[in-house]
Amino acid sequence: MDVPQILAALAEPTRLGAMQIICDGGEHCACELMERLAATQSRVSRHMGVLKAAGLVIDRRDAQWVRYRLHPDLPEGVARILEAVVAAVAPLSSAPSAPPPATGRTCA
Amino acid sequence: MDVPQILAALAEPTRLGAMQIICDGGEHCACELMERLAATQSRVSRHMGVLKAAGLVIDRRDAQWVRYRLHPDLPEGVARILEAVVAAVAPLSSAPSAPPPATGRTCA
DNA sequence: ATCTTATATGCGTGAGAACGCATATGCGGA
DNA sequence: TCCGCATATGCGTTCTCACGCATATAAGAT
Repeated sequence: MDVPQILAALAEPTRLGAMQIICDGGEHCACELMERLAATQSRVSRHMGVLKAAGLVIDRRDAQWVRYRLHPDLPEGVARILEAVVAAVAPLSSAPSAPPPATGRTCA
Repeated sequence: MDVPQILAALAEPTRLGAMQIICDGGEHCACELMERLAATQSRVSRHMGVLKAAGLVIDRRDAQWVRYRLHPDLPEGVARILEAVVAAVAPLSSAPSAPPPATGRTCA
């Protein structure tokens, strides 16, 4: 459990946004994250790689796409950090910029 | 309350160490931090500047030295993050490398 | 087999972080 | 006033990070 690494992973705005999305407990494919974070494919892919390296998320290949979700067994301490961080940010972005309006996309 | 800035401030090992020390609630002068963190004067000064800029600590000039302490009124969310982070790190460094053996220094 | 969609990655670039060294500033004491 | 200790800061250097672009890989559909 490398705390500095975890904090560094969470310190980047796009990654923090990704964690907010992912902390709903569900699975989210990269394309969904691209839309909701307004980030390019390359950016999302690399950022998710950092979060994965930090042990915060895991990914699962599902056909042509990759679904990310919270790491199933986060160490106690990490889970607490994550909760605190997401809680601290959430109130600010209470109105999601892109609330899946018609997410009847391909990967949903 | 800039969460990414706060996380970035905490993500650096030396600064994280400083916050662990400072989270005891007391005041700590730069020279004490230098010893306990095994860091040069320049390094400590700058790192504390970053923590101050992030709103985590405040400083107070006391004669020739400067005493740092936790920011007296941290926003709820920030306080929670800090608690979680310090708690997550503490168990690892339960045995402080330099437990003020004979801290009968000049600034104590 | 080929094409298309989704995702990962090599490469080069620009920006920012951290550091050491030297120097400036603040403050008490002689 | 001059000196010494504690702390801050300018400067140049090195290292890392985030990014875009182009390309590689994976998997389904035709």
